[in-house]
Amino acid sequence: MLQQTRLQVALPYWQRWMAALPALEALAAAREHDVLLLWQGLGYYSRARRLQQGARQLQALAEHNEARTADPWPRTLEGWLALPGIGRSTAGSILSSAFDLPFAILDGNVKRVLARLVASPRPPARELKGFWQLSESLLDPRRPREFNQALMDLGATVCTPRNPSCGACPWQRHCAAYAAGDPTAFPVKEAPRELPYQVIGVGVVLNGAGEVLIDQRLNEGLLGGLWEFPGGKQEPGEAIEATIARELREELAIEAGVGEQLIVVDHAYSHKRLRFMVHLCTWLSGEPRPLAAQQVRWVRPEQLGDFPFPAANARIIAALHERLGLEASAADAAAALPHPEESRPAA
DNA sequence: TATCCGTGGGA
DNA sequence: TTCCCAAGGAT
Repeated sequence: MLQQTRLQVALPYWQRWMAALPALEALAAAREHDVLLLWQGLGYYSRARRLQQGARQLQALAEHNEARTADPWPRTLEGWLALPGIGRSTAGSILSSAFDLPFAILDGNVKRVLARLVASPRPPARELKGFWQLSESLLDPRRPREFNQALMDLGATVCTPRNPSCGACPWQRHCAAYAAGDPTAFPVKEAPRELPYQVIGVGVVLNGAGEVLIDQRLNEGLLGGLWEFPGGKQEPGEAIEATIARELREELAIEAGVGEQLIVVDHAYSHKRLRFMVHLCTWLSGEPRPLAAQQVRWVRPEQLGDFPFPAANARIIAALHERLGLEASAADAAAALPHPEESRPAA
C-alpha cells in the first residue's frame, strides 16, 4: 500500500484491510472482487491483485515445505523478488524492518537525501544503479532496521522537497548540495511533459427494470480489474451523444437512446487528463456482451457500492444516486465491508 | 531505458 | 488553481 502512497493516505485503508484480511490465509482465500473493493480509491490497482497473487504463492510454497519448521516469510532478497508486485525497494524494506536484515532501500525520500548528499547532476531515474550502490554503502549492517527507518525519516521530516531544515540535519557537514548553496536544486527533475487531454463519452444506461449497466475493465492497462460505466473517446468532430451511442454499440453490442447530461467529471491521472461527459441513456435493444471488458452486468443503482469503481466513477455514482433520490452515496458504500454476494457475468 | 500505472494532500 | 510528488513495479 505504501508504494508511491503516503502513510497518511494508506493508513485507513490498511486498518480496514487488516480487519478484513488479518492473515496470509485470509488474503489467499479472499475473492479478488473483495480485495479490489478494499483497495477502491487507493489507485495503482494492480498492486492489490498482485498482493493477493503473492499471498497465494507464499501459501503454496509453505504447503510444499514438508518440514513446516519455518514461517512462510522469505529471509532472502530473491525470495521476496519472486513475488509479483515486490521490487527491490519493497523487498529491502520488508527484510530490514521485519527481520533487521542488512538490505538497502531506495524510496522517494532516500533518493532525495542521496541526490542532495552527493549533488547528483542527473535525475535519480537515470542513475538508479549509483543510487542503489550509495544506499548500500551507507547502510549500517549492525542495525539496518533503525538505519533505513532513520534515512526515510530524515527525508520525510528534515530533508524535505521544499524548505528543508538544513540547520537540523545531522549530515549537513557532508552534504554537497548544502555546500553548493541550494539544496532544493536537487534531485534534478525530469523535464515535465504535457499531459494528453481526451474527452470521454460515458453512458449510464438504464433498462425498463430500473437497473444500470456496468462493465469490468480488463486487468491490463489503466484501472485494470475495476468496474465502470461504459464509454470511450470522443472522435474529432463527433457530437458527444454520437460518441456514447457508438461506444455502446462497439463495446457492448447494444442500441441505446442517449438522453440528458447527468454530470461532467474532470479527472487528472498521473499521465493524462480526461473529461467524462456522462449522459443518462435508455436501453433499446441487444443483450449486452463484454466485447472489450471482462464481464457486463445489470445492477440496481443502490447495489453499485458493492463493486470496486475508480475515483472518477464514484462521482458519477453519487450524481446518479442524487438524481434517483437515493440516500446511499458511493462513499458510504465504499466504506462498508466487502459484500458477500457473488458477482456473476450478466450473459 | 522510457513509459505506463491513481489518487489526494499540501504548498 | 495549479503543481508537486509520495514507503515503486512491470514491461
